[in-house]
Amino acid sequence: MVLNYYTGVKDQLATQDYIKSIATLSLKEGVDIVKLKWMSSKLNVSNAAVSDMVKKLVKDGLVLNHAYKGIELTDKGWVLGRRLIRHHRLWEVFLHSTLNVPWDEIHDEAEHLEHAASDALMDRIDAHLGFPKVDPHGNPIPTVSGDVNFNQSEVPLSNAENNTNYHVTRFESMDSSVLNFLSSQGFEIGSALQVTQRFDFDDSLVCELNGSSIQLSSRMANHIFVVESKTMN
Amino acid sequence: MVLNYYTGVKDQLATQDYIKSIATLSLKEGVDIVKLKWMSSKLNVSNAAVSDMVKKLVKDGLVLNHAYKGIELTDKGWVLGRRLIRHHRLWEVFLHSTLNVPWDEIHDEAEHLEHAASDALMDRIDAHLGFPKVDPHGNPIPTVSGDVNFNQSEVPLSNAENNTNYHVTRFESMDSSVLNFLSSQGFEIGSALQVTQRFDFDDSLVCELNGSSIQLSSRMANHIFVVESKTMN
DNA sequence: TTTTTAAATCAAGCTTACTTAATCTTTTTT
DNA sequence: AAAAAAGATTAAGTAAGCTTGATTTAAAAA
Repeated sequence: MVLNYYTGVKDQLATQDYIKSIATLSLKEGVDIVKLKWMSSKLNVSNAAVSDMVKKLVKDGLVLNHAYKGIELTDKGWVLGRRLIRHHRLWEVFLHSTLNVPWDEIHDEAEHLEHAASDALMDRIDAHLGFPKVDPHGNPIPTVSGDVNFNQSEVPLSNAENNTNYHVTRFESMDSSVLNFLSSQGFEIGSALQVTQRFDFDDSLVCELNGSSIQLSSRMANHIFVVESKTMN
Repeated sequence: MVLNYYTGVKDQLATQDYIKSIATLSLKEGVDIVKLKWMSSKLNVSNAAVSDMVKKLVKDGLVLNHAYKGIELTDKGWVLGRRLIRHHRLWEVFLHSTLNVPWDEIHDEAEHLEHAASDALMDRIDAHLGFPKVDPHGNPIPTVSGDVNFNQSEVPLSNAENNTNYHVTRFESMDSSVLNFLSSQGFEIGSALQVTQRFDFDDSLVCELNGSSIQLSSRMANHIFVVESKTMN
């Protein structure tokens, strides 16, 4: 609420949150079209509010509405969306590596900062950090020109083969309590592990990490991404 | 617009800007009671908007309204006000010393960041910076407990004695173009100078700084603060 | 002291981004 | 294929923070 504060910033902030949510959901689910229901759940507002806002975003040329089917970002929408994801993830790196903010607190703090900094400032922070490729959760940081480089060979832990060496590359959209738990179990980006057992009963699995066995639910295993280790296999 | 975004954040941001403005004006003018007109000018809104908002701030226990005379922060209002000033000035130091953002750009950038960071984060930044006492313009940074330590012996340059050694301690509430100009003339915090001439004609003065003579208007000289140098006098 | 001017307040109205409730449309289940 | 459930849309209404214009009060000038 500063800047051109009284000429539409509330509005701009809402727009930003909606666009970033669409972009995030789209990348995470691997689809172009995002359901309004996903949005209302993520943003904690009513379906009606999303439906209303979508009209505005369409008018602004940021979104396409496929009536009753879902919404899709336009090219212009993607530019904004990737910019916001970039800001968010750069702040996460900064908070973690420069200020030592605990791993599970950085997301919420970055959520606020991402709206407050100019592009120029984010570029300075980027340089200050040595142009990191991923954030502390392993998520790729879009470049200024908007490229997002996912690690092509990464797979969810749930798809990893038994008794094969992997290491962790990414923790996908987890809330702070889960991150905190994983952290306490020794999970970090780069942690080496093997899947040793799987249970058809509930699709859970057991993995070996730092010499101890840890059981993970199917859902957890779906959100931990790994790549096969080249060495020592 | 994140966090409890949809439960009153617009509101909170407006409140913050109003409270910080009252605190800043009160400190700068050296008075307890602030005119609504000053507020409307500073915030670029109508008098009616300020009058409206004052009602709300009174209801929240942050402000006292002396009808038609002006407004005054309560103790609770001062706590919030000093906190916001602290955040703002800490961001300024951070932007300047850690990220090398030019002197004349830091104010506007900090204006946005000050609303986005938690107290805990600001404390981390404070520690990271080595607990600075003043911001890059020489303004004192309130402590966590809210003390503001102005340099008691500083005087506006307009009150300095001729042909006496002083050094700059503070540049008071100047916009970026003025700061930019002063910077280009060699003015910094700590710069040594002497007043060599005064003109009754327009109350301007000439000072000697780094071997060159610079003329300053009365208004400029009122906003540059100096202390007499102990050494070499 | 009276008049003039400046500032504060009140009144009415606007926009944004929400809400709930009712109504469609699509998808899923039987 | 029909019925039920879930999701999207519309309609009506709310609160915050602004606007302009009219009115009241205080301060400054005559």
